[in-house]
Amino acid sequence: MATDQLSKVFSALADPTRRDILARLGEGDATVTELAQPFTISLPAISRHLKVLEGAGLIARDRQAQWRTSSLRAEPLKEATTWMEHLSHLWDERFDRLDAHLASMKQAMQDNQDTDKGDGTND
Amino acid sequence: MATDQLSKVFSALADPTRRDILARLGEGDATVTELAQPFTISLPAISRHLKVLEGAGLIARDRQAQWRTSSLRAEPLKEATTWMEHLSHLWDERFDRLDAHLASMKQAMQDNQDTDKGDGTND
DNA sequence: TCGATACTTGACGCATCGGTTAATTAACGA
DNA sequence: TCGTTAATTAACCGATGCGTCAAGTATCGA
Repeated sequence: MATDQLSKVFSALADPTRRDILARLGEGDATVTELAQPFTISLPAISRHLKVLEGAGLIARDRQAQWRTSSLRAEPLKEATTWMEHLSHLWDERFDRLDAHLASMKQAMQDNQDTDKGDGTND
Repeated sequence: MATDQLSKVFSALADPTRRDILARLGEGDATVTELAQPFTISLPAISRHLKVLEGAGLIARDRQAQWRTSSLRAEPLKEATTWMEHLSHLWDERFDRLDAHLASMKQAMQDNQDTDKGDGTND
């Protein structure tokens, strides 16, 4: 895995189990066993998923007695969203430019036709 | 890699080379060699990255003579953004609920104090 | 038809991922 | 202090990811 933050975030989101965990955390903090409950995979597997999410900054964790509760952190999510929206925006701009281009082409063709009409002599 | 579309998209975005390629495509369609130009890695490596991006639906490709041009496709990007915004929204809601909870707690404490004051006899 | 150009595919190596079970650590509570 | 509960770490395994170079495919143009 690439080591930069954005790569870590997208990489963390690439796994459906981890996305489910985040969705669950959206409804409130939870312990590891609580998070593991809906899944058929083992507790160590969940523990590792949480470690990945923590590494990406998507969750924060703290210890309360023998329980480790996880909570959602939204900042990296928003950074990633920003990156994607920037790209979408570039894409939209391309269409605007295309529209402008087509419009000017249409105009040029019209001007050309007008010239033909006005002149009459086409070498 | 998980096979669902969202996983493919996030997985594709998890690689910085692929993100750079997408950013480049945001400025206009390009051939494989054009896309490869800024990078030090081999052409086959770029070719495989493009295959991943295509698999995620993030680019479309077509053949013109011996050139294969890639162009950005924004839909999957927007789907992914939607997923992330939904999660961010859940997170924001939690804070609203927390605020409401704290407010009602504060109110309850005030009411309790008022009762104490009004009654005066505590057992 | 044949060489050049553009790109993909095959075959391989190595690192990482996602899962397992077993062992370990951490904190509570009788 | 010792058992119980909660969670992590260790050791392992098969699959996948990302890169390499070499070989193959597709299209153009002389």
